[in-house]
Parts: sequence; C-alpha cells; structure tokens
Amino acid sequence: MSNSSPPPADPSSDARARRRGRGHGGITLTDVARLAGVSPMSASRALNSPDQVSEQIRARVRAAVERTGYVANRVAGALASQRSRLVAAVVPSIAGPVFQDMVQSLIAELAASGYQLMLGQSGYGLQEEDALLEAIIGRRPDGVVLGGVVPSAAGRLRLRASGIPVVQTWDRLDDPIDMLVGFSHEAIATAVAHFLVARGHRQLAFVGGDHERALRRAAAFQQAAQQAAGEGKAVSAITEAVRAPAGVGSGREALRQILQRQPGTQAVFCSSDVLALGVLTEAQAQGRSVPGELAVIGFGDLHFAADIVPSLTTVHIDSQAIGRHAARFIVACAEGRRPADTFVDVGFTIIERDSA
Amino acid sequence: MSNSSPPPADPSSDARARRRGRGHGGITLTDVARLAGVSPMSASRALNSPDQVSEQIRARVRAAVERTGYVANRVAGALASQRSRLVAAVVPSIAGPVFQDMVQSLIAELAASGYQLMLGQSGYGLQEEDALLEAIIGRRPDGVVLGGVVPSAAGRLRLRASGIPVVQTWDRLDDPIDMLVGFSHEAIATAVAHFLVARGHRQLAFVGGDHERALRRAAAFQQAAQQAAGEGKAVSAITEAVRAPAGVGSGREALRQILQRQPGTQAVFCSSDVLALGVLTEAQAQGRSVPGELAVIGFGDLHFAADIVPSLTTVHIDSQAIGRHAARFIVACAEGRRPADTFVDVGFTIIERDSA
DNA sequence: TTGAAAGCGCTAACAC
DNA sequence: GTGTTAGCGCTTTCAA
Repeated sequence: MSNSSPPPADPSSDARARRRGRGHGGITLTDVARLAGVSPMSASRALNSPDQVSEQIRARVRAAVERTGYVANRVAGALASQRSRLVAAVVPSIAGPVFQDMVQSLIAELAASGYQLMLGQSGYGLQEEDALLEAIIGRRPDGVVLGGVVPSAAGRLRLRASGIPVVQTWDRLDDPIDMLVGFSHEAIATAVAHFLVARGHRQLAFVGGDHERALRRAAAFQQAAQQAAGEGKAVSAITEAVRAPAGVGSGREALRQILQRQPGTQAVFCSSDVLALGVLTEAQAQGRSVPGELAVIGFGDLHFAADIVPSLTTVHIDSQAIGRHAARFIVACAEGRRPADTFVDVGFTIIERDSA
Repeated sequence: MSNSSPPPADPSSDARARRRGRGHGGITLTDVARLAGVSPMSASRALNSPDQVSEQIRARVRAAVERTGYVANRVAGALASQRSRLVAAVVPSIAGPVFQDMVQSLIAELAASGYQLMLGQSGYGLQEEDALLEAIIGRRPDGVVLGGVVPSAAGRLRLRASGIPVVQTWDRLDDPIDMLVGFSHEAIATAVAHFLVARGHRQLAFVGGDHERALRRAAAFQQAAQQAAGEGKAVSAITEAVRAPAGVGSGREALRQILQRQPGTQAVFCSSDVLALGVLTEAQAQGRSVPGELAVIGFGDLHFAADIVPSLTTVHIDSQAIGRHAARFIVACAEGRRPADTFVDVGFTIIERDSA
C-alpha cells in the first residue's frame, strides 16, 4: 500500500506499525481538507462550528472524514485554543463508597457537554499530593474538582496561581479557593443530635473516621448534645474514632468499645452507612435489639440502607447534585460565562427508617 | 506591577485576569530559559533528562523554576512528543462496587509512573459509547483499559485502527482487541457448582444480572450442575436474573422468586456480594437459617463479606492485580518495550466462610 | 554538552 | 463564507 496522499477507506491492520520519524502516518485535518478540496480552516469549521460554512463544504468534509476514519487530535486543538475540555477531579480514594455517586454524575454531566474527567487520588501522603497537583496543572484542565480534599497551603497557592477554576465539594468551607458545592457537616451533626434527644435518648455516641472532617462532625455532635442538656436534660455523648478504611469490621469493633466505655449507650450516630451496618451487625450478634435497646443512624443513604433489616435511618446527601453542580460551574467558566453565584449548599435530609 | 518579562516570585492574585489575546501571560519554558540564561532546549533537558546537562545549568534552571512557579505545559509536550502520559479507562459505571478496586489500583500504579487516568463510563447506550470512544481516541492516550465493556464491532475496529494499546479486563475473551488481563467466568461458575455439589446440595440456584457476562456465568453454572448430575447425582439448578443495578433489594426479591419457583432450594450462588447480602437478609427475614437450610455464595469478596453475620463465603478476585497488570502493560508499551506476553489470567479463590 | 531550526496538528485573528 | 498567516509551548533532529 503506497503511503502518499490520504489512505483509502480501510483503516484496519497495521496502523500500529505506521509510526516512525516525525510525521506519524496519522490522518490529520490537513489530509481531510485536501481530500475534500478545501482549506484546513474550512475543514476545521465544518467540524467545530458547522453553521459557519456552506452546506457544500460541510458535506464534502463529512465525506472525507468518513472515508479516512479521521479522529480529530484534541491535544493539538487544546494547545491552539487553550481549552482542553478536560476536567480533573481529586478524591481521597475512589474505593470508598462516599464519592462514587459524585464522580459518576460528574463524569456523566461533563460527557454531556463534551468534557472528559481525569481522576486523581490523594490520600497517599502529602509528597504525592503535591506531585499530583503539579501533574494536574501541567495538563491545563479547564477546571479542578476537589472532593473532600483539603490541599496544603502551598497547594492552594498553586491552584490559585494557575488560574484554573476550582470547585471544592463535600464541605462548607469558610475560605474556599474558588467555587464551592457542599453542605454543613456541623448542621448535620446538630440535626441528628436533636433528632435523637427528641426521641428520648440521653446517652449518645458518635462513630467516625479519624480525619479532620469526621472530627469536626464529632465535635458538633457533642456540642449539640450538651446544648440539649442545657435545656434541662442530662445528655452525654462520647466519640469513638476508627481508623481508615472504615468498614463493617470497624463498626463492629467501635460498638464493642462504646459499650465498654458507656454501657448504657442508647443511640449511635455513624459517619457512614457502612459503619452503621457494622454497628447493626454487632448489636445483632450481641442479641441487642435495634431500635429497641439501641438506636442507630448512618450517613450517606447508600443503596443498601433501605433493604437491610432493620432498615437504616440515615442522613441523605444528594451526591449526584453535587457532581452536577460542580460540572456546570466548570463548564460555565470554560465557556466564558462564569456564574454569578459560585456557592451552593445542597443541604441534607434525615431519612427516618426502622433503626432509629 | 509591570507585566513585561517574567514576573517575579509572587504568583498570587490575578493570574485569572492575565489571559488575553493569544499570548496568555502564562510562564513558559522560554521564560524560564531566558531567566536562567540558557536556551529553551537546555531548560527542557534540565527538567526532563537532568543527566544530559551540566550541574551548572541544572541549578540555574531549577532556580528559575522556583522563582517563577513554572509548571510545564504537558499539552504542548504531548503534541510535540506524541506521548500524552494519559491513559483512558472505560467501565460500565463507577458507582457499582465491582470496578472500584481495579480503578483505584490503576490510578495509583499509573501515577507512580507519572501517568494520569481519564475515566469514562459506558453503559449509557451505544450512541454514547461511540461518542466516548471518539472522545478518548481524540486525546491520543498512551493506552486504553476496558473494564467489563464489550465494544461494538465498529468500536473494536476504531480502537484497532487508532494504534493505541488496549487492555481488556475482567474476562477471558477468545478474541481480544489487543492485550488481556482477566479470569474465566466459566471456570468460576464450574468451581462453585462443584463446591456446592460436593457439600451435598442438590437443588441449586444462580442469581445474577441480566447482562451478557452474568448470563454466561449462569449457563456455565447450570452446565456444571448437570455434569455433576451425570455422575449419578440428581442436581437441579435454576437461574434468576435481576435487572441492574443489582442491589440488596434485588437480592431479597430474587430469593423470594427462587423459593417460589423451587421451594426446596438448598444453595444460592450470587454474582455479587451485594446480591448475596440481599439473599442473606431475606433468608433471615423469613427465619430461614444460613447455612443450615440455605447455603449462600457471593462474588467479589467485598470489604463487608468477612464481617457480616453469617460471614459470607464468596469468590475472591484480585482486582488490584488486574489494575496493576493493566497499568504495567500500558506503561511498558508507551515506553517502547511491549511485553512479550500480553495475556494474564489472575485466577480466583473461593473463600470459605460461614454462609456455605 | 549545548543550541538553532523545524515542526507536532490544530485554531485565533485577520484578510478577502 | 472562505482562505491565509501565524502561532499555541514544547520536543525532535541535527549541527556545532
């Protein structure tokens, strides 16, 4: 097969071998344009802003694309236009159940606008976090979404300096880098404490991870409990911190610890439904009835929450909405119409089921 | 602050405003080189292949980078070098528990070699799958990892034609596009059927999704059961297909259906631990003891499997290994040393716990 | 070891 | 509408 001029329709077999030297044998926009008998610029327009060219050109370019199997090189496009149509997201870990729904809706929503998601995991030490940030900024994404990641001061500075739109999520921060889509962990802890106290529980416990966010929620929970106590009720609340990853096993262990420290515990608020499942399991294993002897509240409203026995009372967060808002913020920025209001509180709902 | 020549150390405030015209005010390698008093090429070498330049140049460039807060533009680098250091992965959905560990280890392993992951979701119809493939190929990633996704004939052709290394995972396919890291669903189904028959169970059931992979596993399970029957034992096996997403609720419903269709069912093999949790839950709700009256086997060995009551007997797949192998295959290809053997079967293990 | 020249494949900007 | 020109910021290639 001769290698001059655009290759014919069959793009099969040995494309892999074609690469050599500097010209790499790939089909370029110039090839398509030549085949269609138009200028490269017209070909570009026919593909990217079809209304700006005549029907004739559109048709000829379309035909040439079909014949060659041309796929536009978006790397070159990004370099020339300074728009990568790539968005980076950073989460502590994709393996936990927490950020899944957010990432999923982020991907879906971005894809709908022609953007792709690059996913990074922090939570492998600060050294790596810096390297990750550098790798991300180096790719000049059109936006960065941070999920439950609190960057170092240096990281914040770099992100700011890069000029890339940033959306922080999963938390209501006082001093966001740029945009914000979240909810208040303190408000949730307070609401849950009131919920439990209102139902007559006086000896409470909180189970959560040992990271900053969970600890803040714990503090708020204790504080709200104290406050209820101030209203003439004697309420105690203890906190049990488990190490990551917070699985079912950690939940079981946590309940054991709690019952040792405060045998009369009447209600447990868990910072994830998975932990709550562990608490439920342990309670059952010990023959302690839920919610009769022990009320349990989870967090996240994961898919299994409604279907286990007893069904789990839990805090629902609309994670999909978080992803959706974040995606829209960034797409808007990328298209030059930065939203006026760059802060969204998606709120929360306590879903009352059988466990509390 | 004057805006001519490379800006001084402070990269704070209004970088966002600096963009205008064609030159976008960003710090480029040329700026760094000028500041260091060397050619751009030397600066590039100082950063990318430090051993090729003198200590003097290295130091001066390093200093200039620090002063300016320069972050290399990898888009330009990718265009020039034809290596994006970007790998694309496609999974049906990131929200299921199935591909999480794989994606997690893929990200980690790639990051360790300086690569980033772009994540796409298929499973939104074929129209979208084609668009997704186009978006991926357009970015010229150094590799594509397919997780449980069977591309259309057209998709396969395009991937092949693109010359991008492809790794298919989670299955042992007969005719892979390129490289393969997986395990045999048929072998698993057979092993589980034998496991159950050997323990005296004669009335079996399979619960799985209604997609191709699960159905193949179901067929293999039934066949293995028949085969055992041929050895002088009367074995029956029925299949219950649930619609996606296969959650705890689907598992409960599935067991109800099964017990209606085959009231004497003694053992259930579920195509995911989540379904198994549902079956367990329903059995418990009906007062049916596990494993006494009903044996249950799951698939995936998810984090909760060991900690629920009864603990779940299940099929363990080393998903992390899948991600690791896939990453290594692609990095190797990208660095010009394509592995001789591009096929790995990671196998499986039946983890025997209390539920069967 | 260092540098100059020449692109990578595309699009913004400006003509016609 | 369409084409021409001139880069985007980097790296490959080749010469010194």
